[in-house]
Amino acid sequence: MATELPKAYDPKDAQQKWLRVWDERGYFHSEPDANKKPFTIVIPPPNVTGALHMGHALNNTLQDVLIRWRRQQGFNALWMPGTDHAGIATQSVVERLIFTQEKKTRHDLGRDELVRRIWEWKDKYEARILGQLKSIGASCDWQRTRFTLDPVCARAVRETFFRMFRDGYIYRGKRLVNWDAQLQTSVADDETYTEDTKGGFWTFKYPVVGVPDTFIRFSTTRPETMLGDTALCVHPSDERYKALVGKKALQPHTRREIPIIADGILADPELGTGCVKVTPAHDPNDYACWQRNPHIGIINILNPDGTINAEGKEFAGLDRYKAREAVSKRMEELGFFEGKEDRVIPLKYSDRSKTPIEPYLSDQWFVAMGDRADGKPGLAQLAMDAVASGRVKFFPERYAKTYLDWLGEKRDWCISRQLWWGHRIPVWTKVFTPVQGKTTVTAPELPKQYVGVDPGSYSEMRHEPDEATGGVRVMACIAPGHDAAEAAFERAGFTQEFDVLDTWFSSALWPHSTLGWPEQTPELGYYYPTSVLVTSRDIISLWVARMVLTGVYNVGDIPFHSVVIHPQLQDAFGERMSKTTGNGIDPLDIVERYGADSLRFQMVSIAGDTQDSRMPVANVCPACDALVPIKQEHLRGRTRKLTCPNCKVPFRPGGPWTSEDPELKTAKQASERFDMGRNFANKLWNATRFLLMNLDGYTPAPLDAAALPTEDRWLLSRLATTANEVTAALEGFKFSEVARGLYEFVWSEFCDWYIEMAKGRLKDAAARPVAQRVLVGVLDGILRLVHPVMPFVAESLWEALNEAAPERGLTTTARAEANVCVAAWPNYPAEWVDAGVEARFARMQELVRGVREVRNRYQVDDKTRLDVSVKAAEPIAADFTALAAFIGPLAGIASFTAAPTVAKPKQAGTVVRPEFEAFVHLAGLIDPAAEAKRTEKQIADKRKQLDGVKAKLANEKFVSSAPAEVVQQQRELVTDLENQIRALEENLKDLQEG
RNA sequence: GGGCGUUUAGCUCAGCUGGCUAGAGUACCACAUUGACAUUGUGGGGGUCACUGGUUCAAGUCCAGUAACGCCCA
Repeated sequence: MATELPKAYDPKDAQQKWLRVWDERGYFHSEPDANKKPFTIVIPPPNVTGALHMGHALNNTLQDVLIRWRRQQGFNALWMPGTDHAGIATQSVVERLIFTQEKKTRHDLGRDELVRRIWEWKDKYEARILGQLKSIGASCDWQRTRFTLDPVCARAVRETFFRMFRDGYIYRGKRLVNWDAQLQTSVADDETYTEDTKGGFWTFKYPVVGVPDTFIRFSTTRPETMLGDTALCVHPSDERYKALVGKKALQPHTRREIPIIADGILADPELGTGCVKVTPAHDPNDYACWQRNPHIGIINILNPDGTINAEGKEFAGLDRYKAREAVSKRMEELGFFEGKEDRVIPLKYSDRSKTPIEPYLSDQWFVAMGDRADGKPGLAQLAMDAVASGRVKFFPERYAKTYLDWLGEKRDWCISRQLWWGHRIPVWTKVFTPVQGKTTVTAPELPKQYVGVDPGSYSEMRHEPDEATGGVRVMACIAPGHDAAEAAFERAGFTQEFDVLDTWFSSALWPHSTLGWPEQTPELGYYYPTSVLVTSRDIISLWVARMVLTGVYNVGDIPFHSVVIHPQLQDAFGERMSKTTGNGIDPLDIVERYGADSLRFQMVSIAGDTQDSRMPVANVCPACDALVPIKQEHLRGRTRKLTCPNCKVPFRPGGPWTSEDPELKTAKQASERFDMGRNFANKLWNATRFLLMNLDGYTPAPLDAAALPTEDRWLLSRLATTANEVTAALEGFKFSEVARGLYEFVWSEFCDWYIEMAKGRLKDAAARPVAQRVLVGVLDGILRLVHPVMPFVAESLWEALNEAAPERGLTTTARAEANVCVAAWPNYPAEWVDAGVEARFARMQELVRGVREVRNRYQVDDKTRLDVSVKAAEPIAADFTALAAFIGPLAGIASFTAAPTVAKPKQAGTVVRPEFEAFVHLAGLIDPAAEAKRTEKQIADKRKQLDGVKAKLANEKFVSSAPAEVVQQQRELVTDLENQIRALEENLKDLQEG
């Protein structure tokens, strides 16, 4: 006899054991193999800024479910893992840490030292992240782990940049960017947030030049930008200003004369004075206005650190906020100040430094996305075609629109970041200033002979006028692997760009860079295009679109066939989960408290096709382990102390704390939602435990499905249906249906009914062998089906089953695979699905439930056996009689009879159903008055329903237009209801007489 | 401002191409503890399917509008 399983499933042991075994046996490693079909997923590389949160747990669980399922189906499954360097996010985290610990800035440390420190950070968090992934069971091919800054990825980045530069897709230009004056870098739109902030709304006037005593009034929230005004703007149809358009106004601080222009897009005659100042270098709308009216000019007034530059004349050197006061004060002194009101203004902040963003004109590098005149394809169009043609499919489909809408704007992609952590832009530059006697430097003077290296190692040189010196800026991009060329250029006085590339530039290459591109590796040939990408909708434009674009551009093929967009996790208040809000849960806390299987089950259950999924979060009292629900006022560190309602001990709720509290323990976080998965794993565990305790004498033998008794055929029908449904759900990425289907079958059908029925058969020597074989064969199938979602518990039970019944099967038997992790995915015969058997079984369930209901209603002890007689038409009565051996124990029945001519006993609880009438003999137990009242209510309900159905059938239109089977169904319902009402009325009469 | 989505039991969600007497889990109530499982079993109560119109023999489901909420883009 097999060793008995412990009473409860212990996830910790299972997790430790199977992680080791899977690794030792190399199940997750994949090599190209022409004899097998590949199934490939590249992980959305988590960034090394911090540990993984629940959103990652969701994302990675879904990928693992797909990978494990396909691996079982016999695909050569590769899940490529790795992490992302996340330029600005990681650098700012490390910079902040260094500043708090050592009071040093990056400038104190220098570029090399800062980068070294960030690598240290990366090593630490990469290890932590990979550890987290492993602990939730992610079956990645760990030997292939990549990092977006490692040499393989770096090579791909350089190669891509080189090609795009060479082909003229990459250019350098001035743009208005979101400037973070604290970090002194531009930040992307998605790295900013907007917050309502107290500010002012000033009104000033400028004198109109050449028209005495005439002024033009305007308002602003940022008076300091007046220093950079290059125009005043009114609406062309605004009568008040018609006479002034074309004239000039005086900018008093700088004594510049600026034009008064008409622009219907910028100025709104209904708003304020109808006139606006135009500061193209410091406001996006004004910038757009300048592009429409380039003659007004553009003046930058800020230094990179947020102080006013020389354009601000006497205000130069002042911080922008000091300048705001000084500039306003001067206007007041000049008599040009008209008033100020306090106002709350939506202000853009940098997510990294939490300081206000300045729109700022600076030199940046761009990838051109638009269509081209030279016949080369526009990059945005390449990516749009891939989806529009259906080569790349989105699940759910609607997200294709998000993708296409965004790409359709074809906006150029700003790829430079003023950071030290990242891929440095591989462009070498030298500014040639005019030599004496000459005022310009021209292209032919660019000395290629300066650089005595292979001409193929660098791009054609570009030259652009250099504003600052009046000379020429010469630029060349050097291809990867040409250190000699780099050295030669540097000897010739060229320097490499200091900026680094946007992180998304390297993650855009992920599906092919991780496979070794630009080398034509066997991996690239075999695994590319990959099969599925699983991600969330917030990075469809930032990441998905760019992967498609670079994949088609670099490799000439799409990066993946399917894009699965899963929901985003929110807390109970509809807020997105995050560490900084304090409503995020650490997946490791869940693994520890509920087990990885539970975590995974819940993540799969949540993943339907809606956009968001709410998960109420609770604090775990550190003293008594009670769950204390999080309230909104606990978020964002607003509550420092909570008292546990259970044990009255105070604690600090989980949140974005940066250090320990000396007096209060900080709560971990959890959610009751995970109970379901934990209970489910335990249920499966105990079902197996029961089975193993009853396997004495088990002998494997093939079963003849058609010859099996009803209960077995019912189970096989349900098993085959479940397997079909689960497989179809996985194929369509309908994860929540996978979870529901498995749960329903295992718990409500296999455990609640089949195992209960098997208990009697296992005691009957004649019936025992077949019951054992069916139990073993079905459990085998269940474990295979459950494995992708709950691999640890499945593997543990598989091992136990292998020990007790190594050879097993349903229609054929064979020795089972060593691990369920590599066990074949089930595919049962279609003819097992048997609607007739399921209907008969459902009728029996109805009878059993009816008897139980009567028992409960009269609170008859479970141990008390009841006598039950059933009145039903012949075939049905015979069916019940055949199943009597099960009905008895299931419903706690002493004597059971079923026949068309059953007499109604006095004092019985009755169960009236369309196809039968059951009498539960309760002489002395029932309360006739109460039973009569209940029966009256039932009669009333049925009559009401009957009236409804009759009315429907009386409607000529219904009978003529509804499908025949619907009409027929309603007619049968009338008969059923009438029969039931008649039966109930007879019962009522008896009760009243009794 | 544009787009996408959500609104069904106290809570979290199913309900697919209209045919229900609207489901599950959880919470709640009652009963049950020596043979798989209290991480359990059995049964029960609980819903004007956000609102207003429309299409249809028939609307939770389709259409239009309104409201609230969430996300993305500007």
